[in-house]
Amino acid sequence: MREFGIGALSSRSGVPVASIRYYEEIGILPKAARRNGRHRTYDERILGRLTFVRGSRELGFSLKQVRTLLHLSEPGNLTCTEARDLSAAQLTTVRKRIEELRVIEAELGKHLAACDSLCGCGRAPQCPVLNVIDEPAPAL
Amino acid sequence: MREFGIGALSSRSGVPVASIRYYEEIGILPKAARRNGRHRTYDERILGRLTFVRGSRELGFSLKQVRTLLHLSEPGNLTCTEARDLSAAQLTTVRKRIEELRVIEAELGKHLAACDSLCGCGRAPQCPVLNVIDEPAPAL
DNA sequence: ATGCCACCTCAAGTAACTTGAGATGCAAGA
DNA sequence: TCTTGCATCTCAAGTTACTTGAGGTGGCAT
Repeated sequence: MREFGIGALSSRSGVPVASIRYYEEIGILPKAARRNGRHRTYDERILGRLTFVRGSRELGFSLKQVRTLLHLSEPGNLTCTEARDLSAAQLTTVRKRIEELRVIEAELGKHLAACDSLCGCGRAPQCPVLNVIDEPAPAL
Repeated sequence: MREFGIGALSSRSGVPVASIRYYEEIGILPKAARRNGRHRTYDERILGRLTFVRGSRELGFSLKQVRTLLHLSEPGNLTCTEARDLSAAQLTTVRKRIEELRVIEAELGKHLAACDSLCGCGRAPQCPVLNVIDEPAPAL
């Protein structure tokens, strides 16, 4: 199997070198073999695991959740139900966050529109952006 | 003016006690006066500032940005344009984040649907949730 | 031989708080 | 009066997920 260094792994996976080392340190990735006792060496197999980690992170899973997912995906711990539940929970979280951001978006848009039409001023006391933020925040 | 303690300020503002102390420590809030040289004492005026901070944080501004906003809102530094620009930038950020989350939402939903219809298995190799995550992540 | 880049380790910094330990003030009930 | 208990205090460390920096080595190309 062809081997390669951490730089190649980084560019092939899109994960920064420092993050790869960090993942190894906290046990998300196994301890890498060393060439000459110093440089980390990898083969193709690591790529799958690292890509899985990256994909999960981009889906919004925490590293703790990723750990669970990795565990579940190992042969022997094959309870897909748990993975499904994790994903369902994640979907709920994501949807809630989207709703929150929509509220924020609307608020900001409103303030900006008000600012552009009423203000154009250079004076804070009349500036809707500053004043409206200063209201009791809506319950999220 | 009626005075009250940090607990009352916390419940009236919805900001945890520890966070209020933290804000004071990093200069977002001024050093509070002390009753008996120990207990922090506040009056109504602090409520506005703290509510402003909370509102800004809920709009997604970082504490660094909040600092700027607070500075801009003080009499004398009245350049509403800068506040407007900050808000516009923030709106852009928020919209981008919503888009990212929509992609994630769609992905997760797809995986779950596939899992429910095809899987119901108890086997990881066939589980779409685990397998599909393992694809190269889409560019966000 | 000499650059130079990729790689190494270890420590500290980042954001925005939260948590915990151990001490003290103050007010109400027995 | 004593005691119990809560609110408060300070200071330190923990959290998440990395990033940044300093100072040093390996190996290849010129």
